[in-house]
Amino acid sequence: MNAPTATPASANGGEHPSLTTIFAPVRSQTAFEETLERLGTAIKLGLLEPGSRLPAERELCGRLGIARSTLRQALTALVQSGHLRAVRGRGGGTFVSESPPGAADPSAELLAGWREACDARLAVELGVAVLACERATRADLEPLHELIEAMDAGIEDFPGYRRDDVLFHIGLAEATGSARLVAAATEVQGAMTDLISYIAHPREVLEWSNVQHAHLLQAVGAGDAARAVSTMIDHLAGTEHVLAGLLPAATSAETRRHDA
Amino acid sequence: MNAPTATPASANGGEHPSLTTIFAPVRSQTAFEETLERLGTAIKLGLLEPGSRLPAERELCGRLGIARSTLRQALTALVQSGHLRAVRGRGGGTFVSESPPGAADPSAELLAGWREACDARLAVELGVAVLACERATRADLEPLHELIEAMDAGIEDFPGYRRDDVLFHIGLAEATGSARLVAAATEVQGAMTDLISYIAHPREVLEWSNVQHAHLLQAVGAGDAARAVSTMIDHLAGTEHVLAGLLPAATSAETRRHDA
DNA sequence: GCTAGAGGACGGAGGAGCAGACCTTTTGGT
DNA sequence: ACCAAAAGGTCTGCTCCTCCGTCCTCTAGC
Repeated sequence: MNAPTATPASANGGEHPSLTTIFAPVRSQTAFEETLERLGTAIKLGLLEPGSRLPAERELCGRLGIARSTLRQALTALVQSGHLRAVRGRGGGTFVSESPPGAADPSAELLAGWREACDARLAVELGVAVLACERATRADLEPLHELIEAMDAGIEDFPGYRRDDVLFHIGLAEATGSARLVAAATEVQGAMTDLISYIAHPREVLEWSNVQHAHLLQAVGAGDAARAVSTMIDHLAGTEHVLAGLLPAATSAETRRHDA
Repeated sequence: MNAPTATPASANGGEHPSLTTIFAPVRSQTAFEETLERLGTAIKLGLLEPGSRLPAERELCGRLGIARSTLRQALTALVQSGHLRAVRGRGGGTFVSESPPGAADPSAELLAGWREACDARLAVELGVAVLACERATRADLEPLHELIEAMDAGIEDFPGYRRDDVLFHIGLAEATGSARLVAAATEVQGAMTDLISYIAHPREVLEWSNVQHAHLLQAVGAGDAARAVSTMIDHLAGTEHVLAGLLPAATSAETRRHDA
């Protein structure tokens, strides 16, 4: 009574592409790994400013929804890698190191998947751009103007510029009111930052980049989604072209070209 | 020697918003949960056609990178819920049920977070639209034309229409060559499908929706990113407006309006 | 000096996941 | 008619992650 219409389909090799996605490896990070990455990224991005203090362990583990011992694994690792400093005693705490260890070399996986990382960034930032046009309030955008000025002023100091750049993009994401997009924007910036720190940033490039920030903000302020989108695309393409020139065209997919 | 510049900052309550993201709960799904969701979604979306056979357990667990016992937990759950049928003996296997159990009521979390789900969909689909414009080949787009025809023909059969709709959007994602976007598109469709199945779909709406599909495909074929984006925004707004009318405006964030 | 508030260190309990062997049911081939 | 192959179904023991609770140690402020 079974003998279903069954599936000869195509013998495994020529499977429909969507199935390769469905059956792709399921890799669930451990709580420790995710915590380490979250905190590490936040530090590297400058979201946690050097010298600032993290919440006490007993409070933080509650917020993160993990056991204190698990949190401590991550903290200990970050202390050993020099990103954090632990100070004992009353009034002590865990502090972000003021002399960050130089950015690690981009990991092999990241280099191999840099195009995917850029693609993901494009998607997130476009969503942010459009939604910010609909939802951002003046109050949301004001601090972003200040960031643009700060970037203009600190154009010689690349780490500082980059930090403000990250804050700008994440700030725009916050203006959408979507927690998920904020998280995605943060993650995406984290993925890019190791790559970005390894490419040249001539003054003119940074200046132009910041002009684009201003254009973007103007478009968002005016609620002009079309302009925000095209500006964002250009803005992101800058990084991408540089990377494309430097890095091996890793995957097989991008030799494809549109033939129309 | 410590006594860092420390962080009075703002007493916890008025914390910078980005920190709430960083310190948000870290909830890593178990391998079992993720597998269950992946397979369940694929079935509900029709990516695994009714009657089709899954790879043998011993092969599938290898592909998913999990132990067979873990895989079986998920399979057993799906058998019990009626999504799958298990057939023993040589030539047997695990088959997608031909009489799917009616779509479950949208879960409470989904209803609460429907706007976030729509936001995520917007981001993913915009990224897909833009990248497809750059990268899609004629061969990628051909099957999508067929899907549009199929939707036109089957406009009276909503489940069928919806299935082709999903395949269209995922197919477009595949045309970008970005595995990550394909996965994201699949996930996003899965999140929407429960919601969508609970709203009305008058014939005219579906027809117009499919006209938008055609416009979209035309724009992508011409490599016209701006038009692809604006078409996609309109296309997605359709669903969103209907949902906004039906569902309580859950979160606090969306009472915000742009005051410019 | 004492106490409060911080990091630091164990140790045991529970559960998820893994690995591998084995059983049972069918079917296709010889 | 048989047997071997291919599938799902079962069981057991191990490992590692995570949790919880407890206690220790340091330090600043009163």
